[in-house]
Amino acid sequence: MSKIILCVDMDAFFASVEQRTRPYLKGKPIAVIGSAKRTVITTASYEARAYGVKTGMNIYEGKKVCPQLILVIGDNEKYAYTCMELERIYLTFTPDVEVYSIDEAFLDITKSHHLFGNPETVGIAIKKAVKDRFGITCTIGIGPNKLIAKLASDVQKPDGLKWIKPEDVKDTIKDLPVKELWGIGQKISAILGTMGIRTCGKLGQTPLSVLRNRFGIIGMRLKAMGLGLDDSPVNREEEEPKSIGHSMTLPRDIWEREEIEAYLLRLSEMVGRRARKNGFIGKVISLVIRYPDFETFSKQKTLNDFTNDTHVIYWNVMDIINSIRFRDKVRLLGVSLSTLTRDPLQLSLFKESRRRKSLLQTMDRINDRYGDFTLIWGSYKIQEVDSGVISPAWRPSGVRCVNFK
DNA sequence: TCTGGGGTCCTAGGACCC
DNA sequence: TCTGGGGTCCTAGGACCC
Repeated sequence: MSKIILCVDMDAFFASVEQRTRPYLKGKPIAVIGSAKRTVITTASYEARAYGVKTGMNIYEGKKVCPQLILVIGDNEKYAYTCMELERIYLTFTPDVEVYSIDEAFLDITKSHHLFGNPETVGIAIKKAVKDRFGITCTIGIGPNKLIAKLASDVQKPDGLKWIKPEDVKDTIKDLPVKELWGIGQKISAILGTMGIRTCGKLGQTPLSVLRNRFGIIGMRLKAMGLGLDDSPVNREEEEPKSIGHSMTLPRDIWEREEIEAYLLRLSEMVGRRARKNGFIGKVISLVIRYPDFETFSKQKTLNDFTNDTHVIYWNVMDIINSIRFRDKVRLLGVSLSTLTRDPLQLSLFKESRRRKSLLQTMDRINDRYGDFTLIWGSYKIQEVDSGVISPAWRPSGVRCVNFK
């Protein structure tokens, strides 16, 4: 029996929430941005999109295509709260809910839809519940798997509902450009183009051996996608994280060593604290650097022991940075911790280490209570505290919750 | 006064070991 | 006085996603 999967995708999520909670923005072209100096448009309202405002544009580009564009600094807590409440709505229809990102979820209603009627009535009911509760719209795609459900929601946006039944999959995707498929981006579609493969229909007909030769293991997945097949499950449980990282584009390009170090300490602290909060320790530490010309590179180091100690992270980042010869000023810095495992939470036998652990816990508690960076080390030199970043990839809770509150 | 930040997965070369 | 070969770990980078 074929599965029935729903993809619920909020329409211009951040912008819609802002328009709803600040009524004077309703019906206006707005763009949600971060609070940092060098920021980018995260979400544009549909009124703004009509002018050509797109995600990823900087403020000047946005204003250029739409001079009356209203810029709104995003509010993470509002979106995270809404996302959690949305999940509660979904859970009244099925226990099989995967919160894929802050504005997108997959629901497996194979076993539950008959309680409400057919899959379409479930979709209609969810749309109504979301609208009644938050006054925002979403688009729901229904299909036999996540790939097709996602596609259905993409083509029907905004405020849409589309059910692609198993028997209609082939015809629906036959003439669709491969780029429309979830997982085929700029590069792969360009390569496929040079091979004469432009539509999903053509992709599905292409012999597996041809795709395998060109794309390796991805080739198998491409072939399946061309046929509209996808066997990935709807994951109820959040998967164990593989890495925890933070990066920031600096307010201005810098080369001053002290400033760079101060930013790196702060990033190390953000990483360490998130790891501790969620009970993870990691073994690999990476540093990411971007130059003003956007050349970006990373350098990593594998430790002998697992850690989530801010200072251990920071010292190793210092080690890495000391091995680099800078060819220019620095635009972005990033720190991440990977090869994660659960912290066994056992107290170390070494006194020194135990003391340090309890010190870190105390500091974390104070910061949790009074806000970030209240308690800082003496060497902390960054004055302006700017954690006003917003990212659609966040989750409202768990490790991928980046809200430090 | 251009171009965010959070991730995952895959590749490919080299080190190292048996 | 002819360079086997498998496996794992480490590293850097790139494609893709929201």
